[in-house]
Amino acid sequence: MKYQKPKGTADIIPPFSNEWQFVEQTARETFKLYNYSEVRTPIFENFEVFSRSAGDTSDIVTKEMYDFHDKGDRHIALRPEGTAGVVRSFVENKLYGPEHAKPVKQYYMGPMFRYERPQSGRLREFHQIGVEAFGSDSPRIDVETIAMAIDFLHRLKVDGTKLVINSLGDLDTRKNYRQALIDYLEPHFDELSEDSKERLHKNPLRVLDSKDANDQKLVEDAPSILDFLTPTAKEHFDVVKETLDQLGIDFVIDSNMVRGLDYYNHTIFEIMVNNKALGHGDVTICAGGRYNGLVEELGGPECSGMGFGLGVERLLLILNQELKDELQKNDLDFYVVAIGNKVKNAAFKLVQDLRSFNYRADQDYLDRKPKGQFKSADKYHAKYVLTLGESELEQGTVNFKNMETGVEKVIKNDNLEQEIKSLTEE
RNA sequence: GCGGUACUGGCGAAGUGGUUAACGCACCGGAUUGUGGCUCCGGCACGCGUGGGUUCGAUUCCCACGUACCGCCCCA
Repeated sequence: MKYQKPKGTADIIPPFSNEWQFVEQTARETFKLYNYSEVRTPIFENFEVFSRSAGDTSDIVTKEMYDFHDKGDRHIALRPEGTAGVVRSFVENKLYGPEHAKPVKQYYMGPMFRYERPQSGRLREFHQIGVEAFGSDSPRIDVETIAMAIDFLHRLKVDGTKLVINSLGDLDTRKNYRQALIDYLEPHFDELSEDSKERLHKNPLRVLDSKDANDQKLVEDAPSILDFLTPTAKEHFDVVKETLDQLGIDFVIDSNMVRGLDYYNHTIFEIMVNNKALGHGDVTICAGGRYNGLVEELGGPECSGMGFGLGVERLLLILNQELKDELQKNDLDFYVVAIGNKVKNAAFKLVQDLRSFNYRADQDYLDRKPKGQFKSADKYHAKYVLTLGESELEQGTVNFKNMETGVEKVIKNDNLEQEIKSLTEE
């Protein structure tokens, strides 16, 4: 094979592209109801936009960023996630200005890139749908965002979802908790996994997140961040919980749930789903939270944000199979069979007429015989076939055939649209 | 970045160090000169991921590379 797609990329071809369109369309429709508007930012940004937002520790920046130097020697990175670019755009376009209604609610969808070894459901180019709401500290914005994510998934008929929430509190909360956690873990230092040993002082909250079984046992008895929430942070989180209750949204609190990035605070959440397609147990398909420092980090004023992101590839893996089957259907309304060279022009015109009546119509372009043309009609799953031969041409008629029932009827050209309408509505 | 497995037609898949690379599905054509889904008949890989090497000769052995899948790292 001469040319292959680059490592870790995928072609989204029909009929699967229909599923993508459905997901994207549903996202647009849902978000619109919550007064969100679409923002489209560049697929690549200056490297620093991402390195600053991610905090340049860890492999994220050094190893997994898909970056390069362009011909002007600019250090460029393909966006690894959506938030940083949207925040950069928010700041650069001064959407924090007083003339813009707050909160500023934006959503995005599109390709993201990570330079990593592809494996199950993890590509170098993948797709995310995400939302951001800037400029409100209200806990109700947190709840609205969460509710919108759940609403979106319900509209996609994803069921069995489970909402998990936690609060990381404010700066003081985290400072106090961080110390308490270190104090708790240090006596157990030798028992920790190698990874966690390293994380302990760099980012102790990540230890809570460890996949190591032994770490998890230790962490079970660790102090809970929720006990360290400052009064303000506690009140924020209380309102979030109350409001979720009020909306009848079930949730569980996992005080050990954390985020990889430093800029998160207060409410964080994940929506998990138990689905065989993604392996055993609950798997996160949507995650988000509140971030305060980020707008400032990227050069803007103090301005809080709340958002979530969701991986489309993973979402499609758990999409209801019946729904997918339905979406993959690509049925044609009409296939026009032309018999004999003399009718080709008339047949061509007929196809065009059908389209003008808003039917999905096609015909043969390979000079196939009638039998072959009917086979094509089958292949396209055409619901109806119009046959046009020399005799029909002379009499000013066409032959209408319902491909499912096999019933045929001769209809007159001069009343074509009405005849077809009534026949297809039977 | 590290490790494991794989790579034969549009798809699934058999196979061998040596003249024509099974079989099934799909597709195309014919039987049926203007009608599909059934049946029968026929056609359909100048090549076995790419490039080297060993050999009189390699798709089959060896090496490198590529890609895919699985796992590790990481997961914004």
